[in-house]
Amino acid sequence: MSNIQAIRGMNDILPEDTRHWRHLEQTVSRLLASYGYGEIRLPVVEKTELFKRSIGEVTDIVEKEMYSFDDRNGENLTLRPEGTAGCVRAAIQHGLLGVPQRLWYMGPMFRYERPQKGRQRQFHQIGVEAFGIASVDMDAELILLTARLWRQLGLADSVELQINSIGSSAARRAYRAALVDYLTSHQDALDEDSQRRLHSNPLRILDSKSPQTQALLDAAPTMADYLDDESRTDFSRLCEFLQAAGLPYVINPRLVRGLDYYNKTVFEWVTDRLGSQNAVCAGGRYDNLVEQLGGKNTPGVGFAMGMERLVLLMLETGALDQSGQVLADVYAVAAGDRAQSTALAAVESLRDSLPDLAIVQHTGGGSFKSQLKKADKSGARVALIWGEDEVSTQTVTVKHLREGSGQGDRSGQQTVPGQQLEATLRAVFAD
RNA sequence: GUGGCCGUAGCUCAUCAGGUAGAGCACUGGAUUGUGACUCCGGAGGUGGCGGGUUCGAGACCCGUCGGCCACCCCA
Repeated sequence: MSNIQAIRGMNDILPEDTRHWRHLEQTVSRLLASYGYGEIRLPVVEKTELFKRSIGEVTDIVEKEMYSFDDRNGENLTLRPEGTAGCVRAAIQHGLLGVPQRLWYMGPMFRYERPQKGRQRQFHQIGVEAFGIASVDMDAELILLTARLWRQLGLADSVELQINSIGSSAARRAYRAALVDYLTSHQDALDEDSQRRLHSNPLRILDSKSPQTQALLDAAPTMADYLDDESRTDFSRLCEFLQAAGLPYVINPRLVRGLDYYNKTVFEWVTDRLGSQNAVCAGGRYDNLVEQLGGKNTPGVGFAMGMERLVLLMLETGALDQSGQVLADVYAVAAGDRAQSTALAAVESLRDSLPDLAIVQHTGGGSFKSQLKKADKSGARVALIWGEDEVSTQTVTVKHLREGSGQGDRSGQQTVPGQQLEATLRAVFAD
């Protein structure tokens, strides 16, 4: 194929899908506004160093999934693989952290991975971050907010909330040692990937998909036993909050997150309807990240949701209207040169008086018949017709194209004086 | 990075022991010199992803490559 194609894993989103995306975006932004979150818009490119310092040097994302390149001045930059790092950077840089901050953002992220269902190289996330509040009621707020979002999107029955606490970094270190200890003594029973992770990232063995590894883990030490007191009480407090709010959840003691900066609360909303990519929204607390990136010690909690996955899930579960989309309410047709200029002017003034109607003016010529054909295809309820007769009598024909749009008009069309066009259309679209 | 399946018209897919392609939908013209949807008739549209090989001959077989899908890894 000699034609230039899009980069692998970077997809165009076509009009039939953008309407679904817009539905998601509008729902989310309204919801976040109602909770008092402010939108922040961040660059897509940051210094590579930012991601290395926040996500963690030895994570897969940093080791092999980043789109990095040298700028013309020799500086190494990276297309953001996630949003939190940039958000924290911006919050520090602009001095937003003196008071609690609730922020959200939306946009493309980039990871060099093999594309598959629900995963592409350029994907889109909506991220929400809350800074400056160390108590778990903040964690609860975020989780309740997401639950409300699923209800509004019609996804409440398709997702399940999993929560866990991974404790302080000291607790995690102690637990990691115990886990490595245990697994090392059973090394032969571990699958190949997990053996590798035993040295690189042992906590990730916990969510291995290998059945025998999972079986081995049944007898392994659990994170809960190693939690520091504060993490333990915070976690049970979180559970209380969720219970009080009537929000069902599952404690998944093997839930860990892939990014290094998390501590204490971690959570994930999962679904079984998207193939093997089961997480649609995930996040947790990151109380050390701000300081780690050079800011004043400031606690943080946040999450990100994958927009592709949410749209997919909504399509999958029938939560979206998939009927053919209608781009026009009214389609204007003109036969003859004189009629064309009359129609063009009339339609322009209609747009002044009826700004909420989508009026498509036929362009590109063609026979009268073919123009009407286009009118029908457009999905418009009515066609406006200007021909020789109409022009000479200063009228316009309003033709009803759909069942039930005729206001009891059996003939299917009526010719009205030009001045009455606006009123006629108002009546047609009154509902 | 690894593995499986797949790449034929704009879309969904056929065909055939290897003898250079067809349907439906969509598009378009007409039946109706100013009236859409239904119906009928006609038309356009493919160097069969790309490159190489086997063969008298390949869309069909082989190799490579690119792309797609799914899974592993990892993650939203």
